[in-house]
Amino acid sequence: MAYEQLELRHQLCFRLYTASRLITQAYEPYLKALGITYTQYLVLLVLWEKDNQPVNDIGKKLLLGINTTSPLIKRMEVLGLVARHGNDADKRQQLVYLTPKGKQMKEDAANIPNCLAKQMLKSGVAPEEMFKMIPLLDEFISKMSTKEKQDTIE
Amino acid sequence: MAYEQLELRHQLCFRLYTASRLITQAYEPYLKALGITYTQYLVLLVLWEKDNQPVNDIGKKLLLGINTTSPLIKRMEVLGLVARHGNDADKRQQLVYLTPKGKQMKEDAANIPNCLAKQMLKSGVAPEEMFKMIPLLDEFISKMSTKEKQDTIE
DNA sequence: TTGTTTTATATCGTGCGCGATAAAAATATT
DNA sequence: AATATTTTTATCGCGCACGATATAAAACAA
Repeated sequence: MAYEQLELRHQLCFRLYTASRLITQAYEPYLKALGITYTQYLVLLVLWEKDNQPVNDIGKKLLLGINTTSPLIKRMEVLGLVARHGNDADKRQQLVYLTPKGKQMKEDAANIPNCLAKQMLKSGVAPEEMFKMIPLLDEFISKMSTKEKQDTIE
Repeated sequence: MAYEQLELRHQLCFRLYTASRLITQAYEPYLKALGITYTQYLVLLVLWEKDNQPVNDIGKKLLLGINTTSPLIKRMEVLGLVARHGNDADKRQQLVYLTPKGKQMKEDAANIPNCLAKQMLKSGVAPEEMFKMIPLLDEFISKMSTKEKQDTIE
């Protein structure tokens, strides 16, 4: 058969896409209990580490554009998890900070990583195999996330 | 610091999510030239391997639900890439098949995997490192994609 | 200072993913 | 045969991701 390179089983991209969706789905029940989505959970992770950040700083840490981050934060404002205020030092910026509800949720979320680990074990996933993926993914992400996009298609 | 498990740098999930988005973004310029999206490309990969399949068979191979697959195929019908017809043997099914345009696109797409490989090389990604990910991802996907979802949250 | 460029934010439109729901056809059960 | 269950498809609503576009503020240049 010709075009072997086009077979699904040869696609790294499809594997990453599928693995990403599967693990996000695994988080879903735990996040649903908190009333948040996976992406909102990521924003909370960032803010729990450092409160009061500009919208775009949060986006950059998640490798998301402002066009994703801005409406995302807005939905989280409606949920009462965060709020924002202007920055006098730079009037373009909106500083996002956690509300008491957003801070409280950290304690409710503290067990989620452990729950996920347990669930993966239960599904038969060996943790040491998953740990092997981490440096490979980090290498890939670091190399692929350089800002300059190719402008030539060869 | 408490809650160390909640730090972004400890999250496998975030890495998979980011890596998936980055590689999909890398495909984008090549797919844009063909006028299709990444998910539509996946459907074409499936149909190029085996034409004339029920909607859900395509979805199952991509681990996508019928609620994703059905409108996806519909958009591809509008683009003139596929068409569908009822199955007399099972009147519930809609068999999806490639139009001449959809078949032709296989030749146009044949070079995409090679382009991606080149681009990753150019970005400094070592292919042998990426190959190491494949069995790990396959193991993860196979274990995590069992249909029965947990109904208990511990 | 004035003009240009860059940066930070926001909005709009489109295409996913997926939970929820519905309807029709096939299959299994009684 | 009649009923119940499962399977296949479809639709709706919502929240992303992201390209394109717009605006205001800051930084830079002439």
